Amino acid sequence: MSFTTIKSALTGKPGIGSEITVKGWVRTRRDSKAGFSFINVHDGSCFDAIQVVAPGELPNYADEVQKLTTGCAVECTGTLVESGGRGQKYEIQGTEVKVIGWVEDPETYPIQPKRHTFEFLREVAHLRPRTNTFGAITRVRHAAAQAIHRYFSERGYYWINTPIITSSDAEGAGDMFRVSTLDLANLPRNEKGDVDYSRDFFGKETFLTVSGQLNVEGYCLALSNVYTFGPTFRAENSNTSRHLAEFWMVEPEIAFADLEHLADVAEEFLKYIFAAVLEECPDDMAFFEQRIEPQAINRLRSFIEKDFVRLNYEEAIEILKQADVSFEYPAEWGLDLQTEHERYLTENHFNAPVVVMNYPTEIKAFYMRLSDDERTVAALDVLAPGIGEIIGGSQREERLDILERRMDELDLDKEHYQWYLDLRRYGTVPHAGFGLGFERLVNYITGMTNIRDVIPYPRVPGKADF
RNA sequence: UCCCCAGUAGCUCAGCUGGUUAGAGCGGGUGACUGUUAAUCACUAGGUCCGCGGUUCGAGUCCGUGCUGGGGAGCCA
Repeated sequence: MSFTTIKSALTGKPGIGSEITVKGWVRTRRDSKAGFSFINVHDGSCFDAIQVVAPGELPNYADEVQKLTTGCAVECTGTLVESGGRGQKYEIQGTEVKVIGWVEDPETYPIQPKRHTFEFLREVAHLRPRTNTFGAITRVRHAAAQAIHRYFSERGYYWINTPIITSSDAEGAGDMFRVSTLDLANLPRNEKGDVDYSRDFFGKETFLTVSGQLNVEGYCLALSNVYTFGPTFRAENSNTSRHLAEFWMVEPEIAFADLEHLADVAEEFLKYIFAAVLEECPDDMAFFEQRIEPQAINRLRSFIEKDFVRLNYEEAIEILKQADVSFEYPAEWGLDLQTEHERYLTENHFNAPVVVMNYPTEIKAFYMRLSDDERTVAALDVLAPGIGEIIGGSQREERLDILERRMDELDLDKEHYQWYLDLRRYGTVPHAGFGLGFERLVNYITGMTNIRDVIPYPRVPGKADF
């Protein structure tokens, strides 16, 4: 029953001359009437497929081996030998090729040994992991996720599993998906004619979370260094290559930290992840460099080597005003930076990752810490060449009176946030945190251009297939 | 949500200013040949030209509309 992964076989670990069995899926078959066939088998354990040489003497050679097509599942037993061909060090001299699962109709099997468009592969999202590209994305995504957990764990952060169903209403992070068990065709109403959510499953209105931040702050003000890493939902009608309705977000929250410290963590954190992926996925990254984005490896290396540029929003606006290019939208103090502005800063002006800090109070969320002159809040965005905003974060407002005042100004229902305000009533401390869109990170690492291709089953407006 | 582009074979595409029977490569089938690397060569099957309506003697081609996909913008991670 035991068998060898292709990764292990291709490193030669079992030893030349040893008898091994591999199991996987056929990528290509090339054969010779004169005597044998070459079967390339992959199992996802590594980028490369292994070549199995199937001799014509096999009892099922004519009946089965020669009928193998791309996608068939096979179990191949044989001797691990040095390869006689170019392109690989080892191969299997087969003694048995067992077909585990046929491809029902080879003509319409969608995954062919050729280049497909990513648009087409999205329509067969359940089969696309069998391609080189999506296998590589999957391994890199895994390596990046593991590196994130490792980074935090090594530094004493605890992973907090904040709730996915939440009752707190929108805090500015975006539109929410409603969670309800009410019968949509027969909604209960109160005297005023409004929907009576007291009869709903939770006895109140509930939604899918847009961020674990508020919840994780509670754990931050107890365990000091914490983070969330989980699915997040936005019901916004965003139709771009950078947005998903369901995506994964990493949100560290650090007690006794200010904005400068947060920027330090963001920089060290990103560099750590990139270094880990380069180290652990060299074959996959070589593939991205060769077929997807020629700079895939170089830009990660230079990202790791360079210091991030840090500047205040105010300085950023000055740079943009003096820029020798015409922007579609004006760069003016008090207005948010547009995509074109972010690109100019990070790709043209600095050609490096840029941390923009201290944004105008009016354009940022209520929980961000107000500066002494009250014109700005302690917020930061990390902008990266090629993707724009990858991290958004802030030092949180830890002073109860100011936080309440800000909520009043923004007309937020303080009743909903009593528990959040408690955190400022009982042992409040300065603290700060950021959010990182995990898919945006994977997009950047791999050089993929559409975020729908770096999450297994993308959810976007009008689409929730599979 | 707004602006732009596209939809032709299982897949990737060509098809000019409207004109007879819509083509190629890959993939499939058959055969040849070969330690081959997305092998090669020959033959072969395979099409509601996205749907609907219109203009025209004639529409894959032009117009309208719907649907689907993509790119960009806004919102943001």
